[in-house]
Amino acid sequence: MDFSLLLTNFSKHISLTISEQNYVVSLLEYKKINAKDFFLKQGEICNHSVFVINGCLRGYTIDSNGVEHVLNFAPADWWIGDLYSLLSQRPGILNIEAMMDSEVVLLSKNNQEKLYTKVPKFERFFRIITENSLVSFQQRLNDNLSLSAQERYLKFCKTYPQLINSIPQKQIAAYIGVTPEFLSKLRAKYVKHKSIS
Amino acid sequence: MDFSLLLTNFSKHISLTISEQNYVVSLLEYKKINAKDFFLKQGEICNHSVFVINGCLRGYTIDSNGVEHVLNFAPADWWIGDLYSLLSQRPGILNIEAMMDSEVVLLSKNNQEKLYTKVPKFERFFRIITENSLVSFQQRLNDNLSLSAQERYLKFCKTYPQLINSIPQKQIAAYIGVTPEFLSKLRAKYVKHKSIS
DNA sequence: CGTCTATTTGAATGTACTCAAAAGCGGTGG
DNA sequence: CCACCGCTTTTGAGTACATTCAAATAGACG
Repeated sequence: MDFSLLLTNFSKHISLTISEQNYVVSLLEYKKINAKDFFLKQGEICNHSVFVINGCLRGYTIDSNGVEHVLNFAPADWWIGDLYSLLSQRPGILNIEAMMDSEVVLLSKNNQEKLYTKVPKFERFFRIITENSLVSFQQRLNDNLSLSAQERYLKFCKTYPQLINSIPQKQIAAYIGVTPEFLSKLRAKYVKHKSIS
Repeated sequence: MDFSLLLTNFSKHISLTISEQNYVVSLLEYKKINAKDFFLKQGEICNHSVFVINGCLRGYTIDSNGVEHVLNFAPADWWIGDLYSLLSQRPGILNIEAMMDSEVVLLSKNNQEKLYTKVPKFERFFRIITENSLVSFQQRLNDNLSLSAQERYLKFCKTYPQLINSIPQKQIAAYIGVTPEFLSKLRAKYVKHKSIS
């Protein structure tokens, strides 16, 4: 139950007094999620923002053909949640699953709103991280519109070097938007040119 | 120079006193942009958030093959800007162009920060619209990962019925992520099955 | 060790792209 | 007002990128 990573995360964008820190901590829940367990399944209403202390979660959808598409990975020090469902309080389409044993901090929607009222600085904090998240989604969409599968894979490797060797390749495929078979072929081709360490 | 549409836009998420309204109006600039004129070109640093009063702008990138990709359309009552560049104050990759004669309101980065300081409610306002924007980008990315071109086109028609007959088809193609030729063929096929009014 | 899942490989297929040419459409100037 | 010009849209043929399906191999975990 160590909230220091989260407090440090807050401090990147806002500064909190000790009593504000204590207050926000009082609104949090700590949770362990075992590998392959779900934090949220499609069709459920998302009631919490999740901050990852360690481990890694993934948010993904399943399309009408049963194919999975990864919307985001959340390694340590990242936030995740089904924002659509959290905001609208309607059933979402996102599945959120632990990819390995993970520890997370939960902030319920109610407590988040209390926080906004009592410590308005948090409006600023969540504005900023939402803005940053929006920028990355815009860039990722642009990549999907303008880059080939090969290029998207290479960009993924650059952007998430820590994930490449710690998550199954099929998840990377589901993130960059190709079939696992095709990603395998891409890598095979690439190895022929530049050998991979 | 009628800011009422914008004030109404604010009032969807926060309520402002008359003096707060006057204050925010004092920070705004009014501008006309003629069809095909640019508000921003790639490589420039974005210094303003833009609110569209009437007309329609589009934000697009140009990839290494010279192909355009539309990131967003901004009809009346929408915000647009190069958020990456605005936040980082670095040269952006977005071109923002008026698709028809348009009237817009500009809020400079500096004034936006003044606004946050003097009227903290605006932290809330921009948090909320950024959250909503993030939700749509997530959905759109998911659509690009999970739907066929045909399905993306039909979804576009449902989502932006007002745009279909008022913007060139090639812009829709650049938004859903296909070539104009292919979109034309999709429509031709579709017409054979269900006649379009 | 055995089972289950992930990855690789190959052949056939399909979706979407490229290039080229023709037709349509809208605006502008003579 | 009409003719022309430029741009958009359509159409077709050939091609390329990525998928599907199937089978073999490799790896991970109990």
